Amino acid sequence: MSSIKDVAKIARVSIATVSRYVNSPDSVRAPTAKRVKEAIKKTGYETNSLARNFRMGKTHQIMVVLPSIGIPFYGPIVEGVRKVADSVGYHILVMETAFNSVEFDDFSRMVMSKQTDGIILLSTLSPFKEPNITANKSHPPIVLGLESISTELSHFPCVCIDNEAAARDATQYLIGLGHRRIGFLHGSPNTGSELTKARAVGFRNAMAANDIPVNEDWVIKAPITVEGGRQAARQLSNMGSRPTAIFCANDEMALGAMFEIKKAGLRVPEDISVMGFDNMLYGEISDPPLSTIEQPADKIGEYSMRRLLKLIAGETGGGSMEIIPHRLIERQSCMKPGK
Amino acid sequence: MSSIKDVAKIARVSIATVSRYVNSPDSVRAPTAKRVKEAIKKTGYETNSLARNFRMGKTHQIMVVLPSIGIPFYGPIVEGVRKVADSVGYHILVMETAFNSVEFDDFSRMVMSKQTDGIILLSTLSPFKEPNITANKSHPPIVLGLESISTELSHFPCVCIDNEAAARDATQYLIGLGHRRIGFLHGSPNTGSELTKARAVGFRNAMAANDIPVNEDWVIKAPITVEGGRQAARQLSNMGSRPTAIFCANDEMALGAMFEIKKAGLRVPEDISVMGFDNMLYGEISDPPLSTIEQPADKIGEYSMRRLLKLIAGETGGGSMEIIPHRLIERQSCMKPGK
DNA sequence: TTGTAAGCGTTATCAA
DNA sequence: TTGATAACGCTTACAA
Repeated sequence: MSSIKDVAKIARVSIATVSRYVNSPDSVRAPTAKRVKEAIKKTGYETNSLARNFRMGKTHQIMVVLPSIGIPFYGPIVEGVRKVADSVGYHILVMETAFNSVEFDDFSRMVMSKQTDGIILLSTLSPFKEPNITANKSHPPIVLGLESISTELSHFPCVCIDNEAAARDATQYLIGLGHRRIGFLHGSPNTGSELTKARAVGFRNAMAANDIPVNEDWVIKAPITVEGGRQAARQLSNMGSRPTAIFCANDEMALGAMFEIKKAGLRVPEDISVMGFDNMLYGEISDPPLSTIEQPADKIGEYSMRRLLKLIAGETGGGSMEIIPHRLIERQSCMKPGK
Repeated sequence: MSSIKDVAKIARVSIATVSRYVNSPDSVRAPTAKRVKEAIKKTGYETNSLARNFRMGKTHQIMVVLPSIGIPFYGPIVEGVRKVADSVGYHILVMETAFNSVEFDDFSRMVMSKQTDGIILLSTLSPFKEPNITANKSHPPIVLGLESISTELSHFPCVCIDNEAAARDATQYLIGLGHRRIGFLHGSPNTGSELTKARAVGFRNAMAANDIPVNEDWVIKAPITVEGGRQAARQLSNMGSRPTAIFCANDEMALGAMFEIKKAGLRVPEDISVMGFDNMLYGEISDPPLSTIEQPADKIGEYSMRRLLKLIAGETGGGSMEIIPHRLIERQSCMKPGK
C-alpha cells in the first residue's frame, strides 16, 4: 500500500505538494501536477482516509438510527438522506435499535468518540436518558426525523409532520364517513409509545371534538409492527361488541390487522373499516388497498440531512421544528358503517 | 475535548499507562488503575477513535451493499450480519446501489482507502468490472451474500442458497399441482438479471425435465420490484392466451403481480396460481397468502459476516461457496389449474 | 509555487 | 509494572 511519501519520491516533489495536488489541483503548477499525476497512477496511490479523518477531525460519516433495516417506510426516508449526503461527500452509517431500548448514551458516545459527525434519529429510544445529555452540556449534532418524541427533548431540531393534526384528520375522516364506534391501535410502551403518542392525542382530540366517547376496550396497545397489528386484531375480533372502524398507529399494524380481521371471517371495509398511517409501499397493493396518511418520507430525509449539515457546520438554533405537510390518501379500506 | 494526555497529567502517569489501562486494565497495578480511572471520570475522556483507527489501520466497520434500504427481505439479513458484527465490535456501514449500476471500483476504493475493513455484497452490481479487480491483484475482503452473481466472480466467497435448485423445486411444485401453462417473471437486465439468472435456469430445467415447452410470451422481464411485478402482470392479463400459473423471481414481483391480476378481475389462485421466492414478511399476510421459497435470511447474514471476519483476519480460501438449505412454503396462492 | 516541519492522539517498542 | 519515545499518513502554517 503506497502512501503520499512514495508518490512524492517518484514525482520528485515534497509530500506537501502531493497533498496539495490531491486536494486542490489548481494550486500546483501544470508541469508539477503532471509529474504527480503520473506518480499517483504508477503507485496506485489512494488517500488513506483514516489518516485524513484523523488529521481533519472529521469522519464525513453520519449515523442514521432506525428500528430496523427492512421496514419499508424507512426506505424512502434514508433515500432522501442519502441524496443530500452524497452531494456533500458524506457516508451513511446505519444503526438499528432493533426495537430495543438502546441507551442514548451509546449513540452519543459514537459522536463523542468521533466515529460519526452527527446523528439523524428516526427511532425512539426509550427511556431516553435526558439527564445525561444536559449533563454533557454540549450535545452532539443531532436531528430528530419523524417525531419530536418527547417535550423534554424539544431542544433538538426536528423535521416531521404534525402527527397530532394528521391523526386528527384521519379520525375526523372516519367520523365524517359516519363512524361512531372507532377503535385505535396504539404503540405498546416499549416499541413506539412515544413515537405514536402524538397520534393518540390526535385521535382523542378528534373524538372529543365530535362528542364521541372513546371506548377504552377498543384502544389496544401492541407493537407497531405487522405482528402487533395481528395481535390487536385478534383481540378485537373476539369481542362481543366491536368497533365499525379502527385507526392504526401505522400502516404495518393496519396491514396485520386487516389480515386477521379477514381471517376471522369479517370483511374490510364492510364490517370494519381500517385506517393506516405512513403510506408505505405495501398499503397500496393490499386487499383492499389501505387508506392512510401520507408522510412525505423522502422530504423528511432530505430536510433532516440538510438540517444536520448545518449543525455540523456549527450553526446553533436549538429546538426549531420543521413541519412537513401531510396528506390523507383515500383508498378502499374505509367506507360508511353498517350495511 | 480531553485527550489521553490530560488524563495522564491528572493521574500523574504516562500516556502509555493510560492507554494500557484503557485497553487491558489488568496490565496496570491496582492503585495506578484507580488513579487513571478517576482521572478519566474527571475529564470525561473518551477514546478518539479516529486516532485509534489511524494508528491501528482499521476502522472496525464493514460495509453492507444492498439495492435499497426498506426492502423487507433485507431486514433479517442485515439483522443477522449485525448480530455477529456487534459481538466483535464492528459497525455496519450501509450503502445503497439504488438499483443503479454502481461501479464496483467505487466500493472497492472504500476499502482500499481504508474506510471500511470489508464488504458484504447483497446486491448485484452490473456490469461488474472484473478486469479491475484482478488488475489490483489483491481484492478487498469481500463476501457475496445471497448470490454467486456471475461465474467470473467465483473467486469471491459466497454464502447463499442453491438458487437454481430452489427455482427448480418451485417450478416442480407447480407442475406437480398439474400446471403445464407456466409463466416466469424474470428480473430485467439492469435490475437483477444476474441476481435471478440462476432462478431462470432452474425454471427452465424443471420445465425441460418434465418435457413441457416454455412459452416465451410468458417469460417476462421486469424490475424485481412490486412495480415490476405489476407491469408484468398487466401484460399477462391482456394476453389472449394466459398461463395458469406464474413463478416470480421474487416475492415483491409476486405481490405486485397478484394485485394487478386481481385488479384485472381474475382470481388468485383459481384463475392464476402465483408462486414467489424469498419469503418476505408481507407475503405471509397477503391475500391470498403467498406460496414461496424460503431463504433463511438471518442465517445468510450471520454466515456472511463470519466469513468476512475470517477474510479480514487474513484467512485466504478463495471462491468457497457456502450453501444454505432452502425450503418451499406452501400457502394459498397456488392450486390445481382449471376449474 | 514549492519545501520544511510541526502536530493531530493513539499504540507499540524498548528500557528502566 | 511503568515511562519515554517513535511512528502511523496526512494537512497546513510558515519559510524560502
